[in-house]
Amino acid sequence: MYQAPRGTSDILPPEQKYWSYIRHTASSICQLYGYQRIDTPTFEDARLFVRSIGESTDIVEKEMYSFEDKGGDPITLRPEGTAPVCRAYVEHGMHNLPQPVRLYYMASIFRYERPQAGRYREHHQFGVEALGAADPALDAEVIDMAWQLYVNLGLKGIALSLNSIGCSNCRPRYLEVLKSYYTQHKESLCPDCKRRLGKNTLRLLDCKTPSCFALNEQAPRSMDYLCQECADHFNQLRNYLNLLNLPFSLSHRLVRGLDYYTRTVFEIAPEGETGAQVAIGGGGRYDDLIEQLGGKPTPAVGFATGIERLVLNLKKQDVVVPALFPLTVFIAHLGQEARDEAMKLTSHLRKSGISTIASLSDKSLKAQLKQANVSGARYSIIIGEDEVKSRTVTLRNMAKGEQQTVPIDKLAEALR
RNA sequence: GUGGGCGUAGCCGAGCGGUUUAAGGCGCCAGGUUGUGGCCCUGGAGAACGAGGGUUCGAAUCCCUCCGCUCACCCCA
Repeated sequence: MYQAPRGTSDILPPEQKYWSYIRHTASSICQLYGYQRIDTPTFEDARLFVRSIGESTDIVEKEMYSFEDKGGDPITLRPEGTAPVCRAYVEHGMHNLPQPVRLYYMASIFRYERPQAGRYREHHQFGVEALGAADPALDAEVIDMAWQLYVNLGLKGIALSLNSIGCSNCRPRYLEVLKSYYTQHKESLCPDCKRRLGKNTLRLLDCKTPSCFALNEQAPRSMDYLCQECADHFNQLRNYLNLLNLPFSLSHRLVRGLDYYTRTVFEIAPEGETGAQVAIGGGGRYDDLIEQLGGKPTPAVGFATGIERLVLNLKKQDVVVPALFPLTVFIAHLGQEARDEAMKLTSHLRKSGISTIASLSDKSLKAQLKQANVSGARYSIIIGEDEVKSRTVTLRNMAKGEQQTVPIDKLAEALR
């Protein structure tokens, strides 16, 4: 028997109301903030991701779904959403549009890793990117959107962590300081961190191994090594967040897993949750990425949130989400003539915008009404010989258990 | 890649070497008389117990291998 591949899952009808709720909430926020939807391909030239995400990140080192297509081109299933949007920005000359360009996407994301709670090989992200402005007000806007999304979804007790990791001017110096700090304490580092020390020093900061953890608390902080511009930017951002009443806590160990981030980085997670995969969303500024991808120097900022994790949290918090597509009418019929009538009536009601299903069987009325009950339809319509003769139907309100005879041409009216 | 837990009908789940030709619940189907649902009652269909091998007179129950699921680590959404 076939099964969905490891780390993937079917989103079955009973789940769909959560997905629909999230999609609607997200897109209405995007509308409010003036963001427009963009869809990019599910797969891209593999090199796009290697260049943007960084060679020595986990994603590129071991998590990409990569293959050669039949033409021999290197292809990768999208492991994150930002790089493709930047590629599209450059490819379509969006620097000619009024800046910043505000975009959002909802897309499948693929990473080859061992699945566990809240982590999958194919998952879905909703993300926004604001490209073409360095103003910290834009960082605040993006963070505000993220926050507002969670608030509007009805999630409680979420916390925002914030950091600035500097820019291409000030970061090199910070990295040197950081590297020499860890080198001094090399003996107490975990094996992973020893290995990473030369390649991706920033990432040592969020190692959770107990021995490293203590060391990380004492480590030099990027916030203390920002150049004047970055420091000003960060200060302004914090002012804006205060203006918007967005509570945040500074986290000097927050660095994010992708190489392209500059300045602002942030993460949002339910308060008090521990463990590694609790973050429901995160993002930051990536001022050098578009230039790296062959565009003009273009500062930008964005964030993404994992839809599966949102669903998980909505359920955990017992958030009530609206039901999907309630059925209005179920038609039961008795006898061939009635069945023909039901067929026509079903079509008529559907054309009038009334959701309708008719029984497919010639079973007893009892059995058909049972189906009607399970279908969740608000009304049942019963057509038998009497009704056919008199050009009427029996209209039954399922919740009240009351019914009346309605002329067939008055039916659409009676249902309003 | 590493470590732990688990694998019995569509779903949940009892059984843990011998009246098991495998409970029970949900769901599904049919009936409880004539054209009426949701509650109740009755009946029915549906599993050779993840796969393969072994131990034994006898295995869903013990052992081995594999596969799968799951949780955790690494890391991320």
